[in-house]
Amino acid sequence: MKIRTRYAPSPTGRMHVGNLRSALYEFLIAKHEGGSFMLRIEDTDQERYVEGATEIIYRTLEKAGLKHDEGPDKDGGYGPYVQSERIKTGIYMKYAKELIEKGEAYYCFCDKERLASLKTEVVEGKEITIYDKHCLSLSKEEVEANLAAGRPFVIRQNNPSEGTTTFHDELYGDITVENAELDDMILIKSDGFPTYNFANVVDDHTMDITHVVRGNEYLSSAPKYTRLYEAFGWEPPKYVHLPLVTDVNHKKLAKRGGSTSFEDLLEQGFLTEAIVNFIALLGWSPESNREIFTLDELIQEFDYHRISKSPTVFDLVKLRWMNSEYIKAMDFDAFYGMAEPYLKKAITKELDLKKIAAMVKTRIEVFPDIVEMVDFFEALPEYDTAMYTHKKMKTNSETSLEVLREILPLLEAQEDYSNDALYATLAGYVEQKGCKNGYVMWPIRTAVSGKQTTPAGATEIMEILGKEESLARIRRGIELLQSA
RNA sequence: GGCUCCAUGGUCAAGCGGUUAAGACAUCGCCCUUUCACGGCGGUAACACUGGUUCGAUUCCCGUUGGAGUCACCA
Repeated sequence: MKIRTRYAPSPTGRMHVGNLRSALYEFLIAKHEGGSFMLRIEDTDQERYVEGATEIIYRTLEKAGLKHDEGPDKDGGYGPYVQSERIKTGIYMKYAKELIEKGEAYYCFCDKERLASLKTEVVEGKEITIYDKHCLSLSKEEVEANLAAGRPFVIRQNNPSEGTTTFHDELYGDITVENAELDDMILIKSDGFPTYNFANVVDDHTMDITHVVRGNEYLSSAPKYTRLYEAFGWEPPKYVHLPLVTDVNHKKLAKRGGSTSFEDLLEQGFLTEAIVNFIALLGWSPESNREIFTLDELIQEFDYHRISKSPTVFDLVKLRWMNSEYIKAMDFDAFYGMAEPYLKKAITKELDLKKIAAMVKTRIEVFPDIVEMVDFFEALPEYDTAMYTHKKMKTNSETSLEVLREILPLLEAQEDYSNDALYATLAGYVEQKGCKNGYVMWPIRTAVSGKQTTPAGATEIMEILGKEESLARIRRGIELLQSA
């Protein structure tokens, strides 16, 4: 049978990398086998709905290259694909009533106060409630009367209090729990909407989803879903619970706080290809040692049996490295297109930005790095003369002053300020002086940049700066060294 | 706290009874070099702890410890 997977987000904001990874794995599992990948919007919680969040989902999936075969915008015969629209078809209520008929569910009229009285206070301020099946004992007549009186109700799953329930996960194997541990969770809320727990099962089944792929925070509720499948007499799908993605403190990535949504990363200057590549490796590894993959290559390679079980720390440092790899591999024009805004942010003077871009291309990890790297072209920063001292170059304030003084007339006389010509001049000086290259290059580069590190050598910098500015900066260097 | 899951270097992670326990990021050192960077080379660094099973456990089983998740009319 053809594999069908689905990504079923709720429109509550930006997609963090954990969600995106779920979507990616769902996509890859389907595509690896030539199956289809579906998008379903889970908006049964009207209170949490965030305006524009659905658009973010579309935009993110599209940017990441995760094209869905079916979805709200692409009917594949299993629609509607938005739960709030599915509600209108009456499907959830119909199935809930079927369960009531079977004795697998029941009406519950308990109000908030009674529920609150069931709460048991436990550590960390967490309140735990186990419903006591109070309304299960209501007679058919009592239920009818309550319904007729218009009393608000919910529909609850009726779980057995004895025995065990076992389900199979493709990665975690068989997991068994005591039925007594299973709370009678709410299937239909008092507003008539289904809960996620119920809608999910009904939708996955009626939409012929073959592989339910989701984060393992759902592992503990999976037995209840299994009970639902059993109650309906439906064949459960294959489950693939994904290891958790955590922050550096090993805590589950929060939707709020932290800046690990896909869009945040984009804003921080990461490339979509690098992000996708990186999150593919968050909990999965290929057979080979390769790490750089295009999406198509991932489809080829992705075997979900190689997904690991232990949680994964989202390591921004390694993402930065991977991003730098992608930047280095970028076509120059494409790179320039993305780099230009940052170059212009740092430089307003008429300088050769393309040349500067080329310098910076192999040295940045994310685009915003550019600003700090090239701002010295715009204006010579304040700097400490201590920078002229470098033990490996065998330079210090005195030697630098001497070199700059001696080199100044040569540069003043020089007409050709191309990198090669400048280098030839300096090399000639070095030879005549009988010293190491760095002995003269270090002070010049320092004088001309005022920086400890630069994206290029002294002569390249002078070529871009031009004669006038280069000389001014060297004179300034001499001035500083003299007064020091 | 109950339940569930997880456990190889700082991080990701290979390994699926016998290995000098890969590789990547980070870190450190060296080389190269028109500084730094890039690049090249190399180093430091791990099987959480007990018992078992076995001729032999990182690998299988039990327990301990540690970590995480979950316990809503949220998804």
